Amino acid sequence: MRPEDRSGGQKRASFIEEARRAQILECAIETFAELGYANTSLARIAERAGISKGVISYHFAGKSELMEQLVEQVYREITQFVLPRMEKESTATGALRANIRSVAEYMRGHRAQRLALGEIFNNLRTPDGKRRYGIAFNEPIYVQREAMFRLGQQTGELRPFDPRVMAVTVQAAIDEMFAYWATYPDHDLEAHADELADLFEHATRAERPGGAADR
Amino acid sequence: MRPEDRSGGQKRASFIEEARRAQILECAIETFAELGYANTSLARIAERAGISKGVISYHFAGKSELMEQLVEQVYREITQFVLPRMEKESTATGALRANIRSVAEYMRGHRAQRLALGEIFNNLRTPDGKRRYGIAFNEPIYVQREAMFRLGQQTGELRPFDPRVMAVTVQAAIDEMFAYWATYPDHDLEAHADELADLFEHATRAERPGGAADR
Amino acid sequence: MRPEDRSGGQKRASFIEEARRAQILECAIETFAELGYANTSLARIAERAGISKGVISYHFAGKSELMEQLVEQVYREITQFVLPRMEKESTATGALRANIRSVAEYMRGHRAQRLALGEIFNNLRTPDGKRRYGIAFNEPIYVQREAMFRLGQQTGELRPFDPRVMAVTVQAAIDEMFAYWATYPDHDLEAHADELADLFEHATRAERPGGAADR
Amino acid sequence: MRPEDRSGGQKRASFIEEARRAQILECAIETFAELGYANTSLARIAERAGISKGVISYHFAGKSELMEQLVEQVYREITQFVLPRMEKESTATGALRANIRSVAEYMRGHRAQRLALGEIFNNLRTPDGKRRYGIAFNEPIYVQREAMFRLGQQTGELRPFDPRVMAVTVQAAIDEMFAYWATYPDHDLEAHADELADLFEHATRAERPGGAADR
DNA sequence: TATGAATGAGGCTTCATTCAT
DNA sequence: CATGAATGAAGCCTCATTCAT
Repeated sequence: MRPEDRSGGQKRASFIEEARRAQILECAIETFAELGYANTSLARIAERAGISKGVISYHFAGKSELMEQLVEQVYREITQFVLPRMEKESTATGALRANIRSVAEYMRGHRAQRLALGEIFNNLRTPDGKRRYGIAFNEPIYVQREAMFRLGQQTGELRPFDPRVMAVTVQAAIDEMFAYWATYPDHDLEAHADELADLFEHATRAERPGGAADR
Repeated sequence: MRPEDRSGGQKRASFIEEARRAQILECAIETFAELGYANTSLARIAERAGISKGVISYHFAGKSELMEQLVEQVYREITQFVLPRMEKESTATGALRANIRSVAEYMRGHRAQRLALGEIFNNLRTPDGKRRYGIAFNEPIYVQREAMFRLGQQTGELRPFDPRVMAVTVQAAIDEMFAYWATYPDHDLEAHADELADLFEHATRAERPGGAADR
Repeated sequence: MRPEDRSGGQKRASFIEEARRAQILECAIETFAELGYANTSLARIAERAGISKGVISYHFAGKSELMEQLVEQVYREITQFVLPRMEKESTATGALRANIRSVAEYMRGHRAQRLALGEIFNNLRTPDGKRRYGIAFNEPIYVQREAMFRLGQQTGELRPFDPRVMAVTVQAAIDEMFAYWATYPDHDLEAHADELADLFEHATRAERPGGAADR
Repeated sequence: MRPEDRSGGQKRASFIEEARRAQILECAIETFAELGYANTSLARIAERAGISKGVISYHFAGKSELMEQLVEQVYREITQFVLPRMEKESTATGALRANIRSVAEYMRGHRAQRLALGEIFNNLRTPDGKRRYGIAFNEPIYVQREAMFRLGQQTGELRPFDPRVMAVTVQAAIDEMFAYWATYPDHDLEAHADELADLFEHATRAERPGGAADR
C-alpha cells in the first residue's frame, strides 16, 4: 500500500520514495531503450536496478503507471531544455531553427530517453485497446508551433501554408532524425539538424517580391 | 511440415495453401492494426480467421515468419502501386509530387496495412534483441529518392542540399501524414498530400537567379 | 483403413505395403537411435523417409504399434543370427561364449538397431502408464539361458549358483558392453566380448577338485 | 529470478527456498519413477506437490535444471551412503562385496530414486541432441573401481583381467539387479546381491596355485 | 495408396500481480 | 520499505491423429 499524499511532514520517507522512483524510472528507460517494448518486463527492470520485483509494484500502481510516469518525466525534461532556447528568438524562422537545434542538442545526450519514449509512445495502449499516446499527445507541441507559424505568416515573414501540416511535418522530421541517428550512431546529428533548419526555412519563408534568396 | 517450394507444378495443392496463407495474413493485418503489436497473439489471429490455432503453425514456421511475410507482402503491394505512377513523371519535382500523392492514394484504401506494417516495423526484433527492421529497411527507398534529387540538382532544377537528409525527411513526412490520418480519420488526406508536395517543392527547388518565385 | 489380412492373392498390394512398412521401420530405427525417444516424432520419421506424415498413420495403427513392430523385427533378426551359432556348441561354457560373441558380432553391424531398441525398451509405456517392455520381455532369453546353466550344473561342468541371477547378469553385461561401445565407438568390441566370456567362464565353472573352494 | 548464491548468510530465506526445492525434487522423483520420462511434465510434478505450475519455474531455471539437480542430489546421497562402507574393507574382494551389498541396502529404501535416476539418465539430452548423461557419467565410479582391481592384481589377490571391462560389468550387474527388482518387487534383493558378490569373487580372484588354470 | 490440411490437447516458459513477513 | 514466494493466465510451439480428396 503505497503512501497516499499526506499533508503531514514525512520528509525522509518522501525522499527515499522519490529516490527509488527515480532509480526505477532510470532503469526502465535503459531497458526499454535497449530491449524494446515487448521484451521489457518488470522483472528485467528490477534486475537492472538490482532490486526485487516487488519493489516496483510497491512504488508504482502497475506497469502502465510506470510507463506513464516515464513519459511524463522525459517530456518534462525535454520541454524544460528546449523552451527557454526558443524564447530567445524573435522571428519565427529563428525560433524554428532554435527548436530543431536545441532538441537535437538535448537528444544527443539522452539517447536512451528518446528511444524509451518512442517504444512506449508507439505501443502503450489503454485496457480497451486504444493507443494511450497517439499523435494526439503531440497536440501541445503542434498548437504552439502552429501559433508560431501563424504569427510569421501575419508579419509576412512566412509564406501561406497550412500551419497544422507544417507543424506535424516538422515534428516528424525531428523524430526521424533521431531514429536515423539511433540506427547509424556515426551519423552527424548537428549537420542533420542544420539541414533540417534550412529545409524548413526554404519551405516556410515568404517568396521574395523582387527577390534575393535566403539568409 | 509446410511444403518447401518445389519446382514441380502442383497447382491445386498450392492453391489451397496460398489461399489459407493469404487469409491468415489478411487477418493478421487486421489484428495488428486494431490491437497493436503487443496484443496480437496467434490465438487472436486464428480467432479472427475462424480457424484453429494450430493451422497458423502449419502454414507458417512461426510467429516471426508470419510477420516477415506480412511485411514483405505489404511492401510489394505498395511498390507495385506507386512505382508506375512515379515513372510517368519527367522532372524531379513532378516525380516527388507523384510519389507523395500516389502513396497517399494507396494508403487511403489500405489503412490497416499501413498500421500493421508500422507495428511490426517498430517492434519486431531478432532473437538476439536487435531490431529486425530498422530504418535500414527503408534504404532502397532512400537510395532511389537520393538519385532523383541528385539528378534534379545536376540539371539545376533543385537547389543544393543533402539528398540523404531530404530523402529521410520526405519519408518521415509521408509516414506521419498517415499516422495523423489514422488518429484523425476525418483529416483530409489529399489536401495534406498536396501540402506536403508544396512543402517539399519549396524546400528543394533552386533559387531563382534574378528572382521571382515559384508558381 | 489399412487392409486386413485377406486370404485372396493381392500380391502386389502386399508387396508395396511391406516395402513401405520396412522403409518406415528403417527410418524409425535411425531416428530413435539418433535423436532418442523423446525427440522422435512421427513427423521426423516421415521427414527422414521423405514421405508425408499421413503415410505412417496409414500403415501403422499408431505410434505405439510402430514401435512394437520395430521391437519385434529387431528382436527377430537378432535371434535368427545368434541362435544357430549357439546350437553348434555342446558345452554350456561354449554356448555362453558363442552367445556373447555372436551377439557382439551382430550388434557391430547394427548399432542403430541396438540403440533404437534400447530407447523404446526403456520408455514405451502402455496407456495405463506401465512399462510396455520391462525386463520381463527378456524372459525367453533368461529361461533359455537358465536351462543351459542348469544342464551345466548337472553335468558338473558348472559350479552351483543361482541360474536366474547369472542369466540376468549375463544379459546386463552384454547390454552394457554395447552401451559402452555406443559411447566410445573406438572401444574394442571383440576384445570386450572375449573378456566377458572369460569373466563368466571363471564365474560359472566348477571348482577344481584338487583346489580349495571360495571363501 | 531465483536468488543467486550469495555469500551472505540469509538463513531464513534460504530455508524456505531449500524446503520448496527439496519438496519439488522429491515429487519429481516420484513422478519420474512412476510415470516415466516421457509422461513426466512439470504440470504433473506440480500437481503431485499440490502447488501451482509456476512455482517450479520460480525455483528452477527450467525443466533441465530441475532434472540435473535431481541427478546430482541422488548421486550425492548414494555416494555418501556407500563410500564409508567400502572404506572399512581392506581387501579388494571385500571392498567389492561391500560395494555391492551397500548399494543394494541403500536402493532397497530408495526405489523411486533409482528409477527416476534411470529415466533421466537414459533420456535427458542437451539442446544439440546429445545425451546429457552418457555412460561417461559413470567415469568416476569406473576409475575408482579400476584402481581397486589394479591394487588387488598387484597383491596377487586377483587374477589378471581387464579392469575397465570388469568395472563396467560390475556396474551393469548392479544396475540390472535393481531393474529386475523394480519389475519384480518380491525378488530377494539381498540374496541377489550376495550372488553377485560371489559371482564377481569367482570372476576376479586369482587362480589357486595347486589347481589348474582356466580354458 | 498417398497427401495435404486441420485439429485440439498438452508442454514449457514468461509475466504482472498479490501477499505474508 | 523491501523481499521472497506464489499464482494463474497467456503465449508459442510441437505433436499424434483424423479426414477429404
